[in-house]
Amino acid sequence: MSGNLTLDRPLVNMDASHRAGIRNRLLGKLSPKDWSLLQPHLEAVSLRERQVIEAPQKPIAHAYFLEIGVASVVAVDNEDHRIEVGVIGYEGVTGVPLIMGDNRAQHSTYMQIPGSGHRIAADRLCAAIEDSPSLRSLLLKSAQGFMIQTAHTALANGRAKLEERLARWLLMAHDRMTSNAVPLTHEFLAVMLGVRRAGVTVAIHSFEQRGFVTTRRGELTVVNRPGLERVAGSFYGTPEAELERLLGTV
Amino acid sequence: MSGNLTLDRPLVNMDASHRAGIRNRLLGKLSPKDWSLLQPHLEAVSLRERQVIEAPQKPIAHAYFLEIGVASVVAVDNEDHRIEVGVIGYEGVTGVPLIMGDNRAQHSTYMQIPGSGHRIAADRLCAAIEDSPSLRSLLLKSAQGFMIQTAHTALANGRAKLEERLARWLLMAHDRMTSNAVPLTHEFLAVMLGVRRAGVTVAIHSFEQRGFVTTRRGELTVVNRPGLERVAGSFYGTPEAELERLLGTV
DNA sequence: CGTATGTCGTACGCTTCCGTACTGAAAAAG
DNA sequence: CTTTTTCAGTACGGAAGCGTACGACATACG
Repeated sequence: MSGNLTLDRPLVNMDASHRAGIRNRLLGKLSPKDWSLLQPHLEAVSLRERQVIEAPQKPIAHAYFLEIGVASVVAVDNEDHRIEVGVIGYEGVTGVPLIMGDNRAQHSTYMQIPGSGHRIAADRLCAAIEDSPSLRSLLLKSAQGFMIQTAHTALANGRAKLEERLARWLLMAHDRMTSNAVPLTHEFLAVMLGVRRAGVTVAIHSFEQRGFVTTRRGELTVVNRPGLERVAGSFYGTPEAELERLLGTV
Repeated sequence: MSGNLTLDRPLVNMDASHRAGIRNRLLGKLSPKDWSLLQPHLEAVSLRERQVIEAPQKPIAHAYFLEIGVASVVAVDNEDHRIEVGVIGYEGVTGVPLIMGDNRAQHSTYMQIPGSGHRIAADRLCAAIEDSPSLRSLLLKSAQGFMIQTAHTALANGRAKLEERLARWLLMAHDRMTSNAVPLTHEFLAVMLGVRRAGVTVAIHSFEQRGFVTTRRGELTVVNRPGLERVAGSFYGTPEAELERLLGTV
C-alpha cells in the first residue's frame, strides 16, 4: 500500500555483488577485473538540474554511470518536435551509442532530476569495451534494456491516454529515486510526454483526488504506488522486468 | 518528380563493395573474411506474406538478412496493445537482440511485404560475432540504426498526425521495395500505426486526391514520392540519414 | 455461377486532447 | 517588504481521431 522508500521497487536489487559505496547497478556488477579497468578513469561528478549530458549531433564526451538522479533522453527533429524516448538512472549508463560503436549523440540527454554519478571519457570507455568481452557483454545488455524501454515508449505514445502515460512516467522516475518526491513542474512533465502543460495539470489533479499523489508547487510526491500501477496498466512493467532478466543473467 | 524505381531512394546504395547476387546491404559490406565466416551457414529462403520471423518471449532461431520484402517489428504488451516500432528490409537484419547478446525476442516480427532473404542460425551468428570484431562492429552499427528508427517512431507516435505517420510509413516501406506498389490492406496499415482502419482509408483517400498515390483493392501505389515527403515533413528522414552515416563509416 | 468472405467507403456521436489565454498564488529577486 | 517571475488552476471552442456500424463491392471458392 505504501511504496515507501526503495523496498518494493523492481529495479532496486541490493544483491551480493554490490560494490561498496557504489549504487550504480552496472558498476556494482562488474567483475573485479573490469572494475579495475574502469575505476582509474572514473570521475565522481554531481549533476545539476537540467545539466546537459549529450546534445544532438554532437560527439559524446563522457558516459555517465548515474548514482542518484534521473536523466531524460529526448528525441528531437528538424522541426523542433521533441519527446522523451527513455530515462536513465542508477540502473544504467548514458551514452548508449558509445556501446554500439558510435560516438555521436542522436538525442538530447539531460538531467531531469538532479543527482550524481561517475563519468568516464568516451574513448576510455570504448577502449575498455574493446579489451574486455565481459564488460562489453554487460553494457550491451544494458543497451538492449534501454532499447526495450524505447520501444515501449513508442507503444505508450501511440496507444496510451495521457493519464496512463503520466502514471508510467512517474513510476519509471520513482523506480530510480531515493525519495518519493519528484521535483518537477507540470511544464517539464508535459515536454517529456509531448502533451499540453494544462493536460498534465488536470491529470495530476485527478491522481491527487484519488489519493495517488500529493503536490506542492514544483514537486509531486508519490503516496500510493499501486494506484499508479493500476492506472498505467501494462504500459508499465515489461521493460523493467526485461531489464531484470537481462542483468540477472550476466 | 517521379520517385520511380530505386534511383532516388536514400537507402539504396549500389556501392563498389556490392557482392554479386546479394542485395542485402550488410552482407554486401562484409569483408571477404567475414563473408567466408557467414556464407557457409547462410540459407536462402523465400518469405511469405505474414510469415512469422520472431514471436515475443520466444528464443530467436534465425537471423534473416533480407533481400526483398519488408518485415515489421511490432511491440506487444500483456493487454494486447500493439504497435509497430520498426521496419527492416534489405538494409538490415532481423534478430537485433542476438547482436546485443540476448537470444530472446522481445517483439513480434513478421513479413509485412513478402520477399526473400538469407537466414543463419542464431548460435552460428553469435559465434561469428564473437570471432570477428569487424563483423560485430558492422552489426552493432546496424542495430544502432534500428534503435534510432525506433526512437523516431516514438517521436512520430507521440507528435505526428495520422496523415504524417502514414506518409512516413509509406516512405519507409517504399525505400525498401523494388516496385512502387505496396500490397497491403488498410487494415494492416492501421494495425501497424495503431489507428483505426477507417482513419487509414480516409487518409489514403486524401493522398489519392492529391495525386500522391493510386489505389486498388489490397494495393497502393506510390506515384508522387516528394508529395509524401512533404506531408511527412521531418518525421521522415532523420533515421534514414543516420543509417547512411553509420553504414558509411564502416 | 452463386455465395462467402474480405475489403473499402462512409457516417454519427463521442472522447480525448489541443491551442490559447487569463487569473491567482507561490516563490524568487531586488 | 515589494516587485518580478514562475507555476498552477481553469476555461472555451475546436480539431483529431475513436468506436461502432452498415452497405457496397471485389475477389476467391465451392
